Amino acid sequence: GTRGSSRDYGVHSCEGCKGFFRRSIQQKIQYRPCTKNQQCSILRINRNRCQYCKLKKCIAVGMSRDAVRFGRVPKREKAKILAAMQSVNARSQEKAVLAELDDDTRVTAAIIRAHMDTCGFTRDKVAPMLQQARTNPSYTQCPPTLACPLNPRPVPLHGQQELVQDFSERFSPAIRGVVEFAKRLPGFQQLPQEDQVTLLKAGVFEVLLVRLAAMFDARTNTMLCLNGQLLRREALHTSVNARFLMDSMFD
Amino acid sequence: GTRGSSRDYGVHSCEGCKGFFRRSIQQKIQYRPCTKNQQCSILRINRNRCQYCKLKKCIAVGMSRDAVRFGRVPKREKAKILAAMQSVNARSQEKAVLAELDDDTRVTAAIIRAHMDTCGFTRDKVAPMLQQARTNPSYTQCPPTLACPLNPRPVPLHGQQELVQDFSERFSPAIRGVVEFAKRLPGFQQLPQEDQVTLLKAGVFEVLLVRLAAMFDARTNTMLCLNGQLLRREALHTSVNARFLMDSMFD
DNA sequence: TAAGAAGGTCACAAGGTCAG
DNA sequence: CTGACCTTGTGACCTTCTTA
Ligand SMILES: [Zn+2]
Ligand SMILES: [Zn+2]
Repeated sequence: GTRGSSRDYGVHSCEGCKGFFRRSIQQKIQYRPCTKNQQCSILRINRNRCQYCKLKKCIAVGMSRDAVRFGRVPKREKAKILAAMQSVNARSQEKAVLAELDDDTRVTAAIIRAHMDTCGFTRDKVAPMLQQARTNPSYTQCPPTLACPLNPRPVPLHGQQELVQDFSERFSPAIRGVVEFAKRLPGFQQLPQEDQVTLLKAGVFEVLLVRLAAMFDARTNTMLCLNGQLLRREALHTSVNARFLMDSMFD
Repeated sequence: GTRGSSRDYGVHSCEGCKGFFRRSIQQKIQYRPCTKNQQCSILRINRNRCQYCKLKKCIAVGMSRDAVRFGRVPKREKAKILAAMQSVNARSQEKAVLAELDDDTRVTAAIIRAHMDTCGFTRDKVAPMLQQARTNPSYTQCPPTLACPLNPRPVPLHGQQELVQDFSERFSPAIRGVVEFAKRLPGFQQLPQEDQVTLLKAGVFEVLLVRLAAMFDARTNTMLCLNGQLLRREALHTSVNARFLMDSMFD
Protein backbone atom coordinates (compact mmCIF):
# COMPACT_ATOMS: atom_id res chain seq x y z
CA GLY A 1 0.00 0.00 0.00
CA THR A 2 0.99 3.67 -0.25
CA ARG A 3 -0.47 6.54 1.68
CA GLY A 4 -3.97 6.69 3.06
CA SER A 5 -5.21 5.38 6.33
CA SER A 6 -8.33 3.39 5.87
CA ARG A 7 -8.82 -0.28 6.46
CA ASP A 8 -9.47 -2.25 3.29
CA TYR A 9 -9.97 -5.99 3.07
CA GLY A 10 -8.70 -6.30 6.61
CA VAL A 11 -5.46 -4.33 6.17
CA HIS A 12 -4.36 -0.72 6.48
CA SER A 13 -4.15 0.27 2.89
CA CYS A 14 -4.54 3.02 0.35
CA GLU A 15 -7.11 3.71 -2.34
CA GLY A 16 -4.76 2.40 -4.99
CA CYS A 17 -4.10 -0.97 -3.46
CA LYS A 18 -7.72 -1.25 -2.45
CA GLY A 19 -8.79 -0.71 -6.04
CA PHE A 20 -6.13 -3.05 -7.37
CA PHE A 21 -7.15 -5.83 -5.04
CA ARG A 22 -10.82 -5.29 -5.74
CA ARG A 23 -10.26 -5.50 -9.48
CA SER A 24 -8.11 -8.56 -9.03
CA ILE A 25 -10.72 -10.55 -7.14
CA GLN A 26 -13.77 -9.20 -8.94
CA GLN A 27 -12.54 -10.15 -12.38
CA LYS A 28 -10.52 -13.10 -11.13
CA ILE A 29 -7.60 -11.75 -13.07
CA GLN A 30 -4.65 -14.08 -13.54
CA TYR A 31 -1.67 -11.80 -13.90
CA ARG A 32 1.20 -12.86 -16.10
CA PRO A 33 3.66 -14.79 -13.95
CA CYS A 34 6.47 -12.50 -12.95
CA THR A 35 9.50 -12.75 -15.19
CA LYS A 36 11.89 -11.98 -12.35
CA ASN A 37 11.52 -15.04 -10.21
CA GLN A 38 8.44 -13.61 -8.47
CA GLN A 39 10.59 -11.76 -6.03
CA CYS A 40 9.99 -8.15 -6.94
CA SER A 41 10.04 -5.91 -3.91
CA ILE A 42 6.91 -3.82 -3.89
CA LEU A 43 7.60 -0.30 -2.70
CA ARG A 44 5.57 2.86 -3.00
CA ILE A 45 7.76 4.04 -5.81
CA ASN A 46 7.65 0.96 -8.02
CA ARG A 47 4.36 -0.56 -6.95
CA ASN A 48 2.98 -0.84 -10.47
CA ARG A 49 5.90 -2.52 -12.21
CA CYS A 50 4.80 -6.08 -11.58
CA GLN A 51 1.14 -6.87 -11.01
CA TYR A 52 1.85 -10.49 -10.20
CA CYS A 53 4.12 -9.65 -7.27
CA LYS A 54 1.86 -6.78 -6.21
CA LEU A 55 -1.08 -9.14 -5.79
CA LYS A 56 1.21 -11.64 -4.10
CA LYS A 57 2.19 -8.99 -1.58
CA CYS A 58 -1.41 -7.94 -1.04
CA ILE A 59 -2.26 -11.52 -0.12
CA ALA A 60 0.91 -11.86 1.94
CA VAL A 61 0.03 -8.90 4.14
CA GLY A 62 -3.39 -10.40 4.70
CA MET A 63 -5.76 -8.75 2.26
CA SER A 64 -8.72 -10.99 1.77
CA ARG A 65 -12.40 -10.81 1.10
CA ASP A 66 -12.93 -12.83 4.27
CA ALA A 67 -11.16 -10.24 6.37
CA VAL A 68 -13.52 -7.39 5.60
CA ARG A 69 -15.23 -5.88 8.58
CA PHE A 70 -18.20 -3.71 7.86
CA GLY A 71 -19.75 -1.03 9.94
CA ARG A 72 -18.48 1.23 12.64
CA VAL A 73 -15.39 0.33 14.65
CA PRO A 74 -16.13 -0.65 18.29
CA LYS A 75 -15.22 1.98 20.83
CA ARG A 76 -12.77 -0.23 22.68
CA GLU A 77 -10.74 -0.95 19.61
CA LYS A 78 -10.81 2.71 18.73
CA ALA A 79 -9.39 3.62 22.12
CA LYS A 80 -6.72 0.96 21.71
CA ILE A 81 -5.69 2.38 18.37
CA LEU A 82 -5.61 5.89 19.78
CA ALA A 83 -3.43 4.75 22.66
CA ALA A 84 -1.06 3.04 20.25
CA MET A 85 -0.81 6.18 18.16
CA GLN A 86 -0.04 8.29 21.19
CA SER A 87 2.53 5.80 22.37
CA VAL A 88 4.28 5.96 19.03
CA ASN A 89 4.09 9.72 19.12
CA ALA A 90 5.48 9.95 22.63
CA ARG A 91 8.27 7.56 21.72
CA SER A 92 9.37 9.66 18.77
CA GLN A 93 9.28 12.82 20.89
CA GLU A 94 11.29 11.14 23.57
CA LYS A 95 13.83 10.13 20.98
CA ALA A 96 14.12 13.71 19.75
CA VAL A 97 14.59 14.99 23.30
CA LEU A 98 17.26 12.43 24.05
CA ALA A 99 19.11 13.48 20.93
CA GLU A 100 18.90 17.09 22.05
CA LEU A 101 20.11 16.28 25.56
CA ASP A 102 23.13 14.56 24.05
CA ASP A 103 24.22 17.80 22.46
CA ASP A 104 25.37 20.23 25.14
CA THR A 105 25.45 23.15 22.75
CA ARG A 106 21.84 22.70 21.78
CA VAL A 107 20.76 22.24 25.38
CA THR A 108 22.54 25.40 26.47
CA ALA A 109 21.10 27.37 23.61
CA ALA A 110 17.59 26.13 24.36
CA ILE A 111 17.88 27.08 28.04
CA ILE A 112 19.25 30.52 27.29
CA ARG A 113 16.51 31.14 24.76
CA ALA A 114 13.88 29.94 27.23
CA HIS A 115 15.24 32.29 29.90
CA MET A 116 15.46 35.30 27.64
CA ASP A 117 11.94 34.75 26.35
CA THR A 118 10.25 34.19 29.71
CA CYS A 119 12.13 36.36 32.20
CA GLY A 120 11.08 39.97 32.64
CA PHE A 121 14.09 40.86 34.79
CA THR A 122 17.04 40.23 32.55
CA ARG A 123 19.79 42.83 32.78
CA ASP A 124 18.92 44.41 29.47
CA LYS A 125 15.26 44.77 30.41
CA VAL A 126 16.04 46.21 33.86
CA ALA A 127 18.91 48.45 32.80
CA PRO A 128 16.86 51.50 31.71
CA MET A 129 14.89 51.60 34.95
CA LEU A 130 18.03 51.13 37.02
CA GLN A 131 19.78 53.91 35.19
CA GLN A 132 16.82 56.18 35.83
CA ALA A 133 16.82 55.26 39.52
CA ARG A 134 20.52 55.93 39.90
CA THR A 135 20.47 59.34 38.32
CA ASN A 136 17.25 60.35 39.99
CA PRO A 137 16.85 58.23 43.12
CA SER A 138 13.57 58.16 44.98
CA TYR A 139 13.60 56.21 48.23
CA THR A 140 10.61 54.54 49.72
CA GLN A 141 9.70 53.33 53.15
CA CYS A 142 8.01 50.02 53.40
CA PRO A 143 7.24 47.48 56.10
CA PRO A 144 9.48 44.41 55.91
CA THR A 145 6.61 42.08 55.08
CA LEU A 146 5.96 43.96 51.87
CA ALA A 147 9.52 44.49 50.81
CA CYS A 148 9.82 42.94 47.38
CA PRO A 149 10.92 44.18 44.01
CA LEU A 150 7.60 42.96 42.64
CA ASN A 151 5.63 45.33 44.81
CA PRO A 152 5.10 48.40 42.71
CA ARG A 153 3.65 50.55 45.48
CA PRO A 154 5.53 49.85 48.69
CA VAL A 155 2.98 51.39 50.99
CA PRO A 156 0.84 49.60 53.50
CA LEU A 157 -2.55 48.54 52.25
CA HIS A 158 -5.59 48.54 54.43
CA GLY A 159 -6.83 45.13 55.38
CA GLN A 160 -5.28 41.68 55.33
CA GLN A 161 -7.59 40.52 52.54
CA GLU A 162 -6.57 43.30 50.22
CA LEU A 163 -2.93 42.70 50.99
CA VAL A 164 -3.03 39.04 50.03
CA GLN A 165 -5.00 39.83 46.89
CA ASP A 166 -2.47 42.43 45.87
CA PHE A 167 0.47 40.19 46.56
CA SER A 168 -0.81 37.34 44.44
CA GLU A 169 -1.56 39.77 41.64
CA ARG A 170 2.05 40.95 41.70
CA PHE A 171 3.50 37.48 41.86
CA SER A 172 1.34 35.76 39.29
CA PRO A 173 3.05 37.02 36.14
CA ALA A 174 6.51 36.33 37.53
CA ILE A 175 5.55 32.79 38.54
CA ARG A 176 3.90 32.18 35.20
CA GLY A 177 7.18 33.21 33.64
CA VAL A 178 9.06 30.61 35.66
CA VAL A 179 6.56 27.90 34.71
CA GLU A 180 6.91 28.88 31.04
CA PHE A 181 10.67 28.65 31.46
CA ALA A 182 10.46 25.18 32.98
CA LYS A 183 8.18 23.94 30.23
CA ARG A 184 10.76 24.93 27.67
CA LEU A 185 13.59 23.10 29.36
CA PRO A 186 14.46 20.14 27.12
CA GLY A 187 12.73 17.04 28.46
CA PHE A 188 10.63 18.76 31.10
CA GLN A 189 7.40 18.23 29.20
CA GLN A 190 8.15 14.52 28.86
CA LEU A 191 8.12 14.07 32.66
CA PRO A 192 4.88 12.88 34.28
CA GLN A 193 2.53 15.73 35.07
CA GLU A 194 2.81 15.02 38.79
CA ASP A 195 6.57 15.25 38.81
CA GLN A 196 6.44 18.49 36.90
CA VAL A 197 4.25 20.00 39.61
CA THR A 198 6.52 18.71 42.39
CA LEU A 199 9.61 20.11 40.77
CA LEU A 200 8.00 23.47 40.18
CA LYS A 201 6.72 23.72 43.74
CA ALA A 202 10.16 22.97 45.05
CA GLY A 203 12.07 25.26 42.77
CA VAL A 204 9.92 28.17 41.73
CA PHE A 205 10.89 30.42 44.65
CA GLU A 206 14.60 29.93 44.23
CA VAL A 207 14.43 30.47 40.52
CA LEU A 208 12.44 33.62 41.13
CA LEU A 209 15.08 34.93 43.53
CA VAL A 210 17.81 34.32 40.98
CA ARG A 211 15.74 36.03 38.32
CA LEU A 212 15.28 39.06 40.56
CA ALA A 213 19.03 39.40 41.11
CA ALA A 214 19.17 42.20 38.60
CA MET A 215 16.91 44.27 40.83
CA PHE A 216 19.49 44.33 43.62
CA ASP A 217 22.16 46.91 43.06
CA ALA A 218 25.28 45.98 45.03
CA ARG A 219 27.01 49.21 44.05
CA THR A 220 24.55 51.36 45.92
CA ASN A 221 23.25 48.69 48.31
CA THR A 222 19.69 49.34 47.23
CA MET A 223 16.82 47.29 45.92
CA LEU A 224 14.85 48.45 42.91
CA CYS A 225 11.09 48.15 42.89
CA LEU A 226 8.95 47.77 39.81
CA ASN A 227 7.68 51.31 40.19
CA GLY A 228 11.23 52.61 39.90
CA GLN A 229 11.59 53.54 43.57
CA LEU A 230 14.51 52.32 45.68
CA LEU A 231 14.75 50.68 49.08
CA ARG A 232 17.92 50.86 51.17
CA ARG A 233 19.42 47.62 52.37
CA GLU A 234 19.60 48.90 55.94
CA ALA A 235 15.89 49.78 55.98
CA LEU A 236 14.95 46.20 56.64
CA HIS A 237 17.43 45.32 59.34
CA THR A 238 14.68 45.31 61.92
CA SER A 239 13.11 42.11 60.55
CA VAL A 240 15.14 38.92 60.88
CA ASN A 241 13.62 37.14 57.92
CA ALA A 242 13.77 40.09 55.59
CA ARG A 243 17.34 40.82 56.62
CA PHE A 244 18.39 37.26 55.95
CA LEU A 245 16.96 37.41 52.45
CA MET A 246 18.48 40.79 51.83
CA ASP A 247 21.90 39.67 52.92
CA SER A 248 21.60 36.52 50.83
CA MET A 249 20.88 38.55 47.77
CA PHE A 250 23.60 41.12 48.24
CA ASP A 251 26.46 38.92 49.48
CA GLY B 1 10.22 17.56 -24.33
CA THR B 2 8.48 19.47 -27.12
CA ARG B 3 4.82 20.45 -27.38
CA GLY B 4 1.94 18.68 -25.68
CA SER B 5 0.52 19.09 -22.26
CA SER B 6 0.29 15.76 -20.54
CA ARG B 7 2.40 14.55 -17.70
CA ASP B 8 4.65 11.66 -18.63
CA TYR B 9 7.16 10.03 -16.32
CA GLY B 10 6.73 12.92 -13.95
CA VAL B 11 7.36 15.71 -16.44
CA HIS B 12 5.29 17.84 -18.81
CA SER B 13 6.05 16.23 -22.09
CA CYS B 14 4.74 15.26 -25.51
CA GLU B 15 3.85 11.97 -27.15
CA GLY B 16 7.16 11.90 -28.96
CA CYS B 17 9.38 12.29 -25.95
CA LYS B 18 7.15 10.00 -23.96
CA GLY B 19 7.51 7.26 -26.56
CA PHE B 20 11.24 7.86 -26.94
CA PHE B 21 11.83 7.66 -23.22
CA ARG B 22 9.64 4.57 -22.91
CA ARG B 23 11.56 2.76 -25.62
CA SER B 24 14.82 3.82 -24.05
CA ILE B 25 14.07 2.37 -20.66
CA GLN B 26 12.11 -0.65 -21.83
CA GLN B 27 14.80 -1.96 -24.08
CA LYS B 28 17.62 -0.49 -22.03
CA ILE B 29 18.99 0.99 -25.20
CA GLN B 30 22.54 2.33 -25.05
CA TYR B 31 22.69 5.08 -27.63
CA ARG B 32 25.89 5.79 -29.52
CA PRO B 33 27.89 8.29 -27.50
CA CYS B 34 27.42 11.69 -29.05
CA THR B 35 30.16 12.76 -31.40
CA LYS B 36 29.84 16.45 -30.52
CA ASN B 37 31.09 16.43 -26.97
CA GLN B 38 27.65 15.44 -25.64
CA GLN B 39 26.54 19.04 -25.61
CA CYS B 40 23.90 19.13 -28.32
CA SER B 41 21.10 21.53 -27.48
CA ILE B 42 17.80 19.73 -27.89
CA LEU B 43 15.18 21.97 -29.48
CA ARG B 44 11.89 21.18 -31.14
CA ILE B 45 13.32 21.30 -34.62
CA ASN B 46 16.46 19.27 -34.06
CA ARG B 47 15.31 16.96 -31.31
CA ASN B 48 15.99 13.78 -33.28
CA ARG B 49 19.49 14.72 -34.37
CA CYS B 50 21.26 13.06 -31.45
CA GLN B 51 19.56 10.34 -29.43
CA TYR B 52 22.30 10.30 -26.83
CA CYS B 53 21.80 13.92 -25.91
CA LYS B 54 18.04 13.62 -26.22
CA LEU B 55 17.94 10.91 -23.56
CA LYS B 56 20.40 12.91 -21.49
CA LYS B 57 18.05 15.88 -21.59
CA CYS B 58 15.06 13.72 -20.75
CA ILE B 59 16.83 12.55 -17.62
CA ALA B 60 18.07 16.05 -16.86
CA VAL B 61 14.56 17.48 -16.78
CA GLY B 62 13.52 14.73 -14.41
CA MET B 63 11.90 12.01 -16.50
CA SER B 64 12.04 8.80 -14.56
CA ARG B 65 10.14 5.61 -14.04
CA ASP B 66 10.12 6.42 -10.34
CA ALA B 67 8.37 9.72 -10.92
CA VAL B 68 5.26 8.40 -12.63
CA ARG B 69 2.00 9.38 -11.10
CA PHE B 70 -0.96 7.18 -11.80
CA GLY B 71 -4.60 7.92 -11.56
CA ARG B 72 -6.54 11.12 -11.54
CA VAL B 73 -4.99 14.39 -10.36
CA PRO B 74 -6.06 15.33 -6.81
CA LYS B 75 -8.59 18.14 -6.60
CA ARG B 76 -6.47 20.31 -4.34
CA GLU B 77 -3.55 20.26 -6.71
CA LYS B 78 -5.91 20.96 -9.56
CA ALA B 79 -7.33 23.97 -7.77
CA LYS B 80 -3.85 25.16 -6.94
CA ILE B 81 -2.76 24.95 -10.55
CA LEU B 82 -5.91 26.73 -11.67
CA ALA B 83 -5.35 29.50 -9.14
CA ALA B 84 -1.75 29.91 -10.26
CA MET B 85 -2.84 30.10 -13.89
CA GLN B 86 -5.46 32.73 -13.10
CA SER B 87 -3.00 34.68 -11.01
CA VAL B 88 -0.50 34.73 -13.85
CA ASN B 89 -3.26 35.65 -16.26
CA ALA B 90 -4.55 38.49 -14.09
CA ARG B 91 -1.05 39.78 -13.57
CA SER B 92 -0.29 39.89 -17.27
CA GLN B 93 -3.61 41.60 -17.98
CA GLU B 94 -2.94 44.16 -15.30
CA LYS B 95 0.47 44.82 -16.78
CA ALA B 96 -1.04 45.29 -20.23
CA VAL B 97 -3.62 47.72 -18.88
CA LEU B 98 -1.02 49.73 -17.01
CA ALA B 99 1.02 49.99 -20.20
CA GLU B 100 -2.07 51.16 -22.06
CA LEU B 101 -2.93 53.74 -19.39
CA ASP B 102 0.58 55.16 -19.71
CA ASP B 103 -0.03 55.97 -23.35
CA ASP B 104 -2.57 58.78 -23.67
CA THR B 105 -2.98 58.26 -27.38
CA ARG B 106 -3.97 54.64 -26.95
CA VAL B 107 -6.30 55.45 -24.08
CA THR B 108 -8.06 58.13 -26.10
CA ALA B 109 -8.37 55.85 -29.08
CA ALA B 110 -9.78 53.05 -26.96
CA ILE B 111 -12.36 55.32 -25.38
CA ILE B 112 -13.43 56.77 -28.73
CA ARG B 113 -13.73 53.30 -30.23
CA ALA B 114 -15.73 52.13 -27.22
CA HIS B 115 -18.08 55.07 -27.58
CA MET B 116 -18.57 54.68 -31.29
CA ASP B 117 -19.26 50.98 -30.96
CA THR B 118 -21.69 51.17 -28.06
CA CYS B 119 -23.56 54.43 -28.53
CA GLY B 120 -26.63 54.46 -30.75
CA PHE B 121 -26.92 58.25 -30.70
CA THR B 122 -23.71 59.42 -32.26
CA ARG B 123 -24.05 62.33 -34.68
CA ASP B 124 -23.53 60.18 -37.75
CA LYS B 125 -26.19 57.72 -36.66
CA VAL B 126 -28.68 60.42 -35.75
CA ALA B 127 -27.97 62.69 -38.73
CA PRO B 128 -30.25 61.00 -41.32
CA MET B 129 -33.22 61.03 -38.99
CA LEU B 130 -32.56 64.64 -38.02
CA GLN B 131 -32.29 65.67 -41.66
CA GLN B 132 -35.59 63.98 -42.38
CA ALA B 133 -37.22 65.70 -39.40
CA ARG B 134 -35.94 69.11 -40.47
CA THR B 135 -37.14 68.89 -44.01
CA ASN B 136 -40.38 67.26 -43.07
CA PRO B 137 -41.15 68.11 -39.46
CA SER B 138 -43.85 66.31 -37.57
CA TYR B 139 -44.56 67.64 -34.10
CA THR B 140 -45.93 65.60 -31.31
CA GLN B 141 -47.68 66.32 -28.09
CA CYS B 142 -46.65 64.41 -25.09
CA PRO B 143 -47.09 64.67 -21.32
CA PRO B 144 -43.92 65.85 -19.57
CA THR B 145 -43.49 62.57 -17.70
CA LEU B 146 -43.04 60.72 -20.97
CA ALA B 147 -40.93 63.26 -22.75
CA CYS B 148 -37.76 61.47 -23.69
CA PRO B 149 -35.94 60.87 -26.89
CA LEU B 150 -36.08 57.18 -26.08
CA ASN B 151 -39.83 57.12 -26.24
CA PRO B 152 -40.70 56.13 -29.79
CA ARG B 153 -44.40 56.76 -29.47
CA PRO B 154 -44.99 59.86 -27.38
CA VAL B 155 -48.59 59.14 -26.62
CA PRO B 156 -50.09 58.36 -23.25
CA LEU B 157 -50.38 54.70 -22.46
CA HIS B 158 -53.29 53.28 -20.56
CA GLY B 159 -52.43 52.11 -17.09
CA GLN B 160 -49.50 52.70 -14.80
CA GLN B 161 -48.27 49.13 -15.11
CA GLU B 162 -48.05 49.33 -18.86
CA LEU B 163 -46.28 52.66 -18.64
CA VAL B 164 -43.52 51.39 -16.40
CA GLN B 165 -43.10 48.27 -18.50
CA ASP B 166 -42.81 50.36 -21.62
CA PHE B 167 -40.33 52.75 -20.08
CA SER B 168 -37.96 50.05 -18.93
CA GLU B 169 -38.17 48.45 -22.35
CA ARG B 170 -37.09 51.70 -23.96
CA PHE B 171 -34.29 52.33 -21.53
CA SER B 172 -32.80 48.88 -21.36
CA PRO B 173 -30.86 48.93 -24.65
CA ALA B 174 -29.49 52.40 -23.96
CA ILE B 175 -28.33 51.42 -20.47
CA ARG B 176 -26.83 48.21 -21.79
CA GLY B 177 -24.91 50.37 -24.23
CA VAL B 178 -23.48 52.45 -21.39
CA VAL B 179 -22.48 49.33 -19.48
CA GLU B 180 -20.79 47.96 -22.58
CA PHE B 181 -18.98 51.27 -22.94
CA ALA B 182 -17.77 51.21 -19.34
CA LYS B 183 -16.54 47.65 -19.68
CA ARG B 184 -14.37 48.70 -22.57
CA LEU B 185 -12.75 51.58 -20.73
CA PRO B 186 -9.11 50.58 -20.12
CA GLY B 187 -8.79 49.15 -16.62
CA PHE B 188 -12.49 49.09 -15.78
CA GLN B 189 -12.69 45.31 -15.95
CA GLN B 190 -9.75 45.01 -13.57
CA LEU B 191 -11.67 46.79 -10.80
CA PRO B 192 -13.48 44.68 -8.22
CA GLN B 193 -16.96 43.67 -9.35
CA GLU B 194 -18.51 45.62 -6.50
CA ASP B 195 -16.76 48.84 -7.45
CA GLN B 196 -17.80 48.43 -11.06
CA VAL B 197 -21.44 48.27 -9.98
CA THR B 198 -21.10 51.31 -7.74
CA LEU B 199 -19.48 53.37 -10.45
CA LEU B 200 -22.10 52.38 -12.99
CA LYS B 201 -24.97 53.15 -10.66
CA ALA B 202 -23.54 56.58 -9.97
CA GLY B 203 -22.72 57.49 -13.54
CA VAL B 204 -25.04 55.74 -15.91
CA PHE B 205 -27.67 58.47 -15.98
CA GLU B 206 -25.24 61.29 -16.65
CA VAL B 207 -23.51 59.35 -19.37
CA LEU B 208 -26.87 58.64 -20.92
CA LEU B 209 -27.77 62.35 -20.96
CA VAL B 210 -24.52 63.21 -22.69
CA ARG B 211 -25.08 60.44 -25.19
CA LEU B 212 -28.53 61.80 -25.99
CA ALA B 213 -27.17 65.28 -26.70
CA ALA B 214 -27.34 64.64 -30.41
CA MET B 215 -31.10 64.28 -30.14
CA PHE B 216 -31.46 67.90 -29.04
CA ASP B 217 -31.34 70.32 -31.91
CA ALA B 218 -30.34 73.76 -30.67
CA ARG B 219 -30.86 75.31 -34.11
CA THR B 220 -34.57 74.62 -34.07
CA ASN B 221 -34.99 74.26 -30.31
CA THR B 222 -36.60 70.85 -30.72
CA MET B 223 -36.03 67.42 -29.36
CA LEU B 224 -35.97 64.43 -31.67
CA CYS B 225 -37.70 61.22 -30.66
CA LEU B 226 -36.71 57.78 -31.83
CA ASN B 227 -39.75 57.59 -34.05
CA GLY B 228 -38.61 60.66 -35.94
CA GLN B 229 -41.17 63.02 -34.47
CA LEU B 230 -40.17 66.31 -32.89
CA LEU B 231 -41.05 67.97 -29.59
CA ARG B 232 -40.76 71.73 -29.11
CA ARG B 233 -38.69 72.96 -26.23
CA GLU B 234 -41.49 75.20 -25.01
CA ALA B 235 -43.95 72.31 -24.93
CA LEU B 236 -42.61 71.16 -21.60
CA HIS B 237 -42.41 74.45 -19.78
CA THR B 238 -45.36 73.50 -17.65
CA SER B 239 -43.40 70.88 -15.74
CA VAL B 240 -40.57 72.12 -13.53
CA ASN B 241 -38.48 68.96 -13.66
CA ALA B 242 -38.84 68.41 -17.36
CA ARG B 243 -38.10 72.05 -18.02
CA PHE B 244 -34.96 71.94 -15.94
CA LEU B 245 -33.66 68.96 -17.85
CA MET B 246 -34.63 70.55 -21.15
CA ASP B 247 -32.83 73.77 -20.34
CA SER B 248 -29.78 71.85 -19.15
CA MET B 249 -29.60 70.02 -22.43
CA PHE B 250 -30.08 73.06 -24.66
CA ASP B 251 -28.00 75.66 -22.81
C1' DT C 1 -27.92 7.82 13.28
C1' DA C 2 -23.49 7.87 11.76
C1' DA C 3 -18.83 5.92 11.28
C1' DG C 4 -16.46 3.44 8.00
C1' DA C 5 -15.57 0.22 4.42
C1' DA C 6 -16.93 -1.95 -0.26
C1' DG C 7 -17.94 -0.73 -4.73
C1' DG C 8 -18.56 2.53 -8.75
C1' DT C 9 -16.84 6.25 -11.68
C1' DC C 10 -13.86 8.24 -14.83
C1' DA C 11 -9.84 11.66 -15.52
C1' DC C 12 -5.26 10.53 -16.62
C1' DA C 13 -1.28 8.38 -17.84
C1' DA C 14 1.50 3.99 -19.11
C1' DG C 15 2.16 1.05 -22.73
C1' DG C 16 0.99 -0.93 -27.37
C1' DT C 17 0.40 -0.25 -32.40
C1' DC C 18 1.68 0.93 -36.93
C1' DA C 19 1.73 4.28 -40.92
C1' DG C 20 5.08 7.38 -42.28
C1' DC D 1 12.78 5.00 -35.34
C1' DT D 2 9.21 8.39 -34.58
C1' DG D 3 4.93 9.90 -32.65
C1' DA D 4 -0.38 10.14 -33.31
C1' DC D 5 -3.77 7.24 -31.80
C1' DC D 6 -5.63 3.48 -29.04
C1' DT D 7 -6.24 0.24 -25.22
C1' DT D 8 -5.85 -0.65 -20.53
C1' DG D 9 -4.65 0.04 -15.67
C1' DT D 10 -4.55 3.31 -11.79
C1' DG D 11 -6.41 5.76 -7.99
C1' DA D 12 -8.98 10.18 -6.10
C1' DC D 13 -13.72 10.90 -5.18
C1' DC D 14 -18.25 9.54 -4.78
C1' DT D 15 -22.17 6.49 -3.67
C1' DT D 16 -24.00 2.60 -1.37
C1' DC D 17 -24.18 -0.64 2.12
C1' DT D 18 -23.29 -2.58 6.90
C1' DT D 19 -23.00 -2.50 11.69
C1' DA D 20 -22.25 -0.39 16.50
ZN1 LIG E 1 7.37 -9.60 -9.94
ZN1 LIG F 1 24.54 14.99 -28.86
